[in-house]
Parts: sequence; structure tokens; C-alpha cells
Amino acid sequence: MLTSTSPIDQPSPLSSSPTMPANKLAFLNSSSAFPSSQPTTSTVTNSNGSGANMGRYSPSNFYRAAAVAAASSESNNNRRYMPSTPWSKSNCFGDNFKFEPNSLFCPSIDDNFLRQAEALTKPESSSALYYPSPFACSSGPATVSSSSSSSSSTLAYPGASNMETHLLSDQNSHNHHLHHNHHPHISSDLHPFYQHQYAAVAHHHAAAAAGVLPGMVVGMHHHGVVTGLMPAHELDVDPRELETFAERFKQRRIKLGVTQADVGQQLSKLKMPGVGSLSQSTICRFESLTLSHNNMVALKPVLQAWLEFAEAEMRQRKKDELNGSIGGSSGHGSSTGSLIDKKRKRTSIAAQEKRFLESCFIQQQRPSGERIAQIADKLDLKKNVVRVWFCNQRQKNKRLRFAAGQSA
DNA sequence: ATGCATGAGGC
DNA sequence: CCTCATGCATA
Repeated sequence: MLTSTSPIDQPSPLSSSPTMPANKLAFLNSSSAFPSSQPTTSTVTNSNGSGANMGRYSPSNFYRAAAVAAASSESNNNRRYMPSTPWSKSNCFGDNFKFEPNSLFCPSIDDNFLRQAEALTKPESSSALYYPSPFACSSGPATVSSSSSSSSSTLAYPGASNMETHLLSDQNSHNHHLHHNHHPHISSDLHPFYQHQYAAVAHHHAAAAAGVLPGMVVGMHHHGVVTGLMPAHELDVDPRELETFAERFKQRRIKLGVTQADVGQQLSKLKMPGVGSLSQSTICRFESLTLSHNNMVALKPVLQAWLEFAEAEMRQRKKDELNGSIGGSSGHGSSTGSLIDKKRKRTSIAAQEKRFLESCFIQQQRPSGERIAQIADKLDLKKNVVRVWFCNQRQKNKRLRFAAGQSA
């Protein structure tokens, strides 16, 4: 009763063809008997109460508008947006670029699809054909085994080694010039494959002339997201500026002795219209520039406001102390820890499965529901898990990397 | 810092 | 069922 089944959790119509789970993973077991052939969190029993008091934001049209506008802006070719509108379902490139001639007629093609993905997961097979990346075949098979830690999924691709990812950032002409080494892994987050896609997508489709003009102030809001104070033209925001700000923000934040989580919480104190609190995750992502451009742009003024607020506060405090005023007054303590919280469990997809998924992704970034079901079936994962994985993968793929080719 | 997840809004 | 912003949970 209490457990509300997640709405997206569908019974997967395709699973009507019960296949033996044992067979499904045969390809995985063949080479190495991996400990847990199943996701560590076998079932997503959670259903989480979606935090009764958790304010959850939703995307605003605001962002969208900007994204679309970005798509039509020639001066911003370097932005890696994926304008949702233009290529939502069928796009000439980037999305479904699988070159199967008659994939719709042959029933065995699907099988072929999975076989391909399977092949790609095997170190021996250098089917680099499916890697549009220039580095695709630069380094041999090897690397796959290094992903045993299951945490570095993005590097798990066959042939995606540190060296390559390094090259990758170079290709982007994005050499962390000013900022130092704090996040060595950030620039190596994207697989060459992804980069390529982006490059390809970036230059076309200016056709979708957005109805959003730079300068128009979309004051609309739905529930409580950041609304009124965003610059009406995100497009004018230079990625370099964001990068600089993010870096500086982090430094000053640290100087203030405030954690990312603190920032998130204190944000609500600002009482900015439509601005509540944010999570540590978001602050972290902001600082590391791992949010979408629009998201960065939207959050920047908010965080900037906080920064100024916090610094002003600190100055004030220091002043007070110098005046020999009454200090302290930072008492607090009562915090009842509710242990009866129902925690949501995170499914952990094993490295092997991830590799398979990644291979599938290479063939098709937006697999159909049926395909997803097949994959899920093969990996013995819930369809929804696979679906979400693809969604996240796409999103990750789209994730911004600022300062790329911003030399002009 | 990041993987898997939720949910709103949109086709 | 997608995208996008965002968060919990965790490595």
C-alpha cells in the first residue's frame, strides 16, 4: 500500500518471451567468472517516498528556449547543446546511426544488434568500425579489464584509455589553461565517440529558428524554479566566463569555509524568487562545470548572489569581532535523527553489463522500447533500469565541456 | 565526485 | 517515453 510503484516502471511487454537468464550472460561468463552477475542492488525496491518535504524542481521552459535559441545561433557553434526539438526522434546523424540496411525487415537483425554489442565488449574483437572516433583503433584491445572497479564506466570502452581521453581534450583545444589540476578526470569524462557526435551535431540544423529572441524575458515559472533573475539571453554568456566564475566561486567558497552542501542549503536564505535550496551534487557539478550550459547560466547569478551574501556576512562578523561585541550566538543542537527513513536503493550495474550497455549505446543512442526490453532481458536487468541508463548516458553525453574552441 | 533515479513538462 | 534539472546514495 505504502509502496508506491514508480510510474515509469513498466511490466515490459516484450518479456513475454521468457528466456533463460542463465544464457543471457553466457557471453560474460565465458571469459571470466565475475563475482556478481547481477546488479548489486538486485531490485529497486525503494519506491522512495520522493521526500515528502523535498522541494523538487522541474526544468523550465526557460532553459529550453535558450537551448533552442542556441541551436539557431550561428555565433555559438561550439556549444554542445542538443536542442531537444530538432532531432527528437529521427535525426540524420548523431542519433540512430546504425548502418544496418534492412533492420526493419529481418527479425534476426535484432539479434544481430545484440551480437554486435556483445562483440564490442570483447577485448579481442577490434570492431573499431563503430567508433567514429579517430582514436578508435589507436590502441589495442587491452583496456577493458581495467574497468574491474566498476566505477569508471566512461573509460570502460574498449580502446578508451587514459591516453586517448587525453588526446580527446586536446582535440577540443581545451587545455585547462588557467585552472589547475583540481579535477584531472573531468576532461576525460567523455568518450571520443561522444565528442565526435557533438562535433557533428553542432554545425547543422540552424533551421529551427526559435521563437525566442535574445533579450526576451521569459518571466514564466511553473513551481519554484529559478525564474525571474536569469539573464534573458543565456546565449550571450560566454562559457569561459562561466568557467572562470565556477573556479573562482569554488575558491572563495572554500575560503569561506563553507562546504558544497552548505552552499546548497544557505541558498534558501537568500530568498531569491524561485530559488530554494540545492544539493551538494548540484553545487559540485556547478563547480566542476558538469552541468548543461543552460543550467550553469541559470545557476550562476544565484550562486553569485550567495557568494556576495556570504562574504558580506563574513566581513560583518569580522567587524563585529573587532569591535569586541558579543560573539558566539551560534547555538544549535537539537537534531532528531529519523531512523525510520526509507532509503532509496541505488542499482549498481556491474562493469560487464555496463560495457555491454555502452556497446549498445554506440550502435544506438536512443533504442526503441523493444530494443531496451531486449537489452534488459539479456542483461537480466529491469527494463526501466536500462531505459534510465540510456537516458543518463545521453544526458552525460550532452554534458557541457566549456571553453572548447572559445578562442575567438 | 558520480552513478542511478525522479519528476515536470513536452511531444 | 524523451529531455532536463536535480537529488539521493555511494564509491
